Amino acid sequence: MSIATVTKIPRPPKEQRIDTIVESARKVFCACGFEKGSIEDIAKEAGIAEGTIYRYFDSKQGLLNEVLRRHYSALFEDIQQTLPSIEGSGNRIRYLIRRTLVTISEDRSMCGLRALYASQSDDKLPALSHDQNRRMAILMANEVKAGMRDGTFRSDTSPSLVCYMIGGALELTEHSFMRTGKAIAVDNVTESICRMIHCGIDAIDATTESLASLVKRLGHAADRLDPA
Amino acid sequence: MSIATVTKIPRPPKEQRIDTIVESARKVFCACGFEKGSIEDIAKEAGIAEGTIYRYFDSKQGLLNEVLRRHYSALFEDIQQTLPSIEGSGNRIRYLIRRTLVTISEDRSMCGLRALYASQSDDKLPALSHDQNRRMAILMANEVKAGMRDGTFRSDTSPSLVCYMIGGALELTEHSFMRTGKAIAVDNVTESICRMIHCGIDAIDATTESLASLVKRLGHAADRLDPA
DNA sequence: CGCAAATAATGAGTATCGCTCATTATTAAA
DNA sequence: TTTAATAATGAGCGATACTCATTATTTGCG
Repeated sequence: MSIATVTKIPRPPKEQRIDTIVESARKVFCACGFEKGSIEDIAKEAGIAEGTIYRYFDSKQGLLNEVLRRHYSALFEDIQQTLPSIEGSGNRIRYLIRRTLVTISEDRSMCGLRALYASQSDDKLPALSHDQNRRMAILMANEVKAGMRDGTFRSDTSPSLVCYMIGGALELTEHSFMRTGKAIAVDNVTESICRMIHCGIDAIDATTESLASLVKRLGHAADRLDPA
Repeated sequence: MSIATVTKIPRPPKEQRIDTIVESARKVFCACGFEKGSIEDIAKEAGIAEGTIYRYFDSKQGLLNEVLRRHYSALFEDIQQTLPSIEGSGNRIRYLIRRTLVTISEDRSMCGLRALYASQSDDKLPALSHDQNRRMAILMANEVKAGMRDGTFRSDTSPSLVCYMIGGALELTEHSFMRTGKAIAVDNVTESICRMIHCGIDAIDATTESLASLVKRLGHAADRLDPA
């Protein structure tokens, strides 16, 4: 080894390092899943040592958290900008559902990670993807509450119940997309969910069909009582 | 060691062995969770060697599966007996919801395991608790379909969507029960979920409130037209 | 009963993996 | 240039799911 060639390898700035790690983790987790994707794999993918990862992240779980946080940050930024401009809590809820479906359909490989460890009883574990789900649930619950206040929705509605029902529906779609790979009919699914929810919680009853028939009959009755 | 006392320890029958293992696994999983509860713990609890467990179960996951299967078998036997005697798909769905809530509220320690690994993307892993969830979802979907056929529910209803909405609601309740330990108001929750679902999918509109007020108004009108 | 073959149980051993930490390399400050 | 601070490294640790050669018990058969 010649003395002249003492190659000093320059270090990338901290931020870039983190980016590399997170991106490598995303690749590995998406390819192998959270359990099977090892830190060793991630380190190799990033071209660094395992120990370096632990300088920037507490744990494997924390790394997954960051992967998810970044993946959904676009979603939440978008929501934060768009939501206030939408009129009516019903429409805002529709937007939240639709926007979530769009994000789900954008990256199928991410689906397997999202709901992972959905209800881990151990308090030590961070909320993982639930951070994101919870955030979305809070946004939705706020809209339901707003709708209850302004009389759009029935006052005996349980906002959290509504949110979880919507969440369940979104998960079905995600699940089916993950397994089959068949594209999500975003508009159709959105409307299906909204119809289910709205007819249940709208204070002004939306069973237009039966109301319409009643009105028609009353009209006929009025005609007979007071012709022309 | 005296030659006379060569103690031959008799072996329990196969079935009893399995029972012991599964029961020990249940205890350990409930106490520590699936991840933290080790095979070593389970073996110690059962008073056997680790290797013996693997004679009867493929893996830790398989063991959890059996624990869950047994825990929910009572539920499904009960359902199989009771369901046919209930009239109307709406009432049968209500029963399924109520019965599930009862099972959830019966054993809080089990809740942490139920939804574990809810959507693991790796195909190698068995469906775990999803076996049970899926079974319940199929039962519910059948009732929704029956209701659609006999005209109780709207024909454009998506049975799977309804099932997942119900599932989402049940999970909320389970989650909250697991974390707070506050008893589940089974009847209240059942009615809340049913109201949400029914008003959404009932072909014959169930918004009795507005119908009642209409009837009242019609009564008043009739009084004016035809007094006493 | 007595013996052999089949079956069950054992627990030390293996492989894997998340994570640590003493050592080495690079950068910043004086 | 020297020194202190910071970053990176990778061998090693502890834990744990799972295996397998060995040992123990049961069963089938004369």
